[in-house]
Amino acid sequence: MPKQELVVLGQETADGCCPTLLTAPLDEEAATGLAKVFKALGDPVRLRLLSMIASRDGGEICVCDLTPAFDLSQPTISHHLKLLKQAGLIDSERRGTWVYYRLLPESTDRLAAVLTRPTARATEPAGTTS
Amino acid sequence: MPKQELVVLGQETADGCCPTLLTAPLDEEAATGLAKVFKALGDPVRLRLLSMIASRDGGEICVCDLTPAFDLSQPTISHHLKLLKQAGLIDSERRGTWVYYRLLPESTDRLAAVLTRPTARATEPAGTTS
DNA sequence: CCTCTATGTTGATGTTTTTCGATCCAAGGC
DNA sequence: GCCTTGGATCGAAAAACATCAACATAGAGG
Repeated sequence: MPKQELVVLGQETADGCCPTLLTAPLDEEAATGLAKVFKALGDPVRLRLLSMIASRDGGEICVCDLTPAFDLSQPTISHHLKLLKQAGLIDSERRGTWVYYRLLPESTDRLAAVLTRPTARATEPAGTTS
Repeated sequence: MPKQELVVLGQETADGCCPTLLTAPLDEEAATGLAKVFKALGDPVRLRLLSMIASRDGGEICVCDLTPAFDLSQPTISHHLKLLKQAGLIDSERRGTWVYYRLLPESTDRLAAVLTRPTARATEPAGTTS
């Protein structure tokens, strides 16, 4: 009974090459998966956490550097980090006493791609069963 | 007494030219604004609504085409559309009996930009005010 | 003016989310 | 072994959200 369910962003890249959200109606399953990631970003605290993690040059930041930056309790920060992790946006590693979080850039790349409107689209050869 | 508060995505482009989220820690205010938009996207129904709206060739879609695509009541769809609109992602226009919604592409563009990690960053000569 | 259809709004209700204090686990130092 | 410190987990309480039925509003057509 796995309590944490890692959301892999583009796990159905077999067929449709370009999960775009803006070019074709999303089916329910894809929408549910995407919504989980966006929901993880839909909180100011988590957004700031992600921002602090991502903007670190080494790509890593210690929780001990994150927690004091907020007016929130340590359990709350830990909870938000867990949600970001479950969304597949970050990962964590324990090194000795401390735990370090780092961005998973593929996740944000994928999100950016999903939100990007294709600038130009060549004429598609027919035959692809919609 | 404006009940609806339109969230303008990048209204503080005066200073920082590139609101990136991934390159510098977000301040609380920017995080709150961004979070509202992401939260609007953090629901499967709204994501599908946005997708249906955005993928329409004419850029517009009638509510009457949206509502029957879901197993939800009409007020619920209306509510979700309102949230998307308040987030600045879409806009609506009444033409006769029907109401048409359309994507505001600048909003998704901005979101994509915010999630995009700068691939390479040349040394910027000062003086270029966006 | 009245009626019908298409949407938005209101109020209520059950679910989810945010947050905390208390507690627990892991690693290091004594 | 014990104690301290960094983090995660566990309830529980308050706030926010999703959803619906009922009602309100806006045009169209008589």
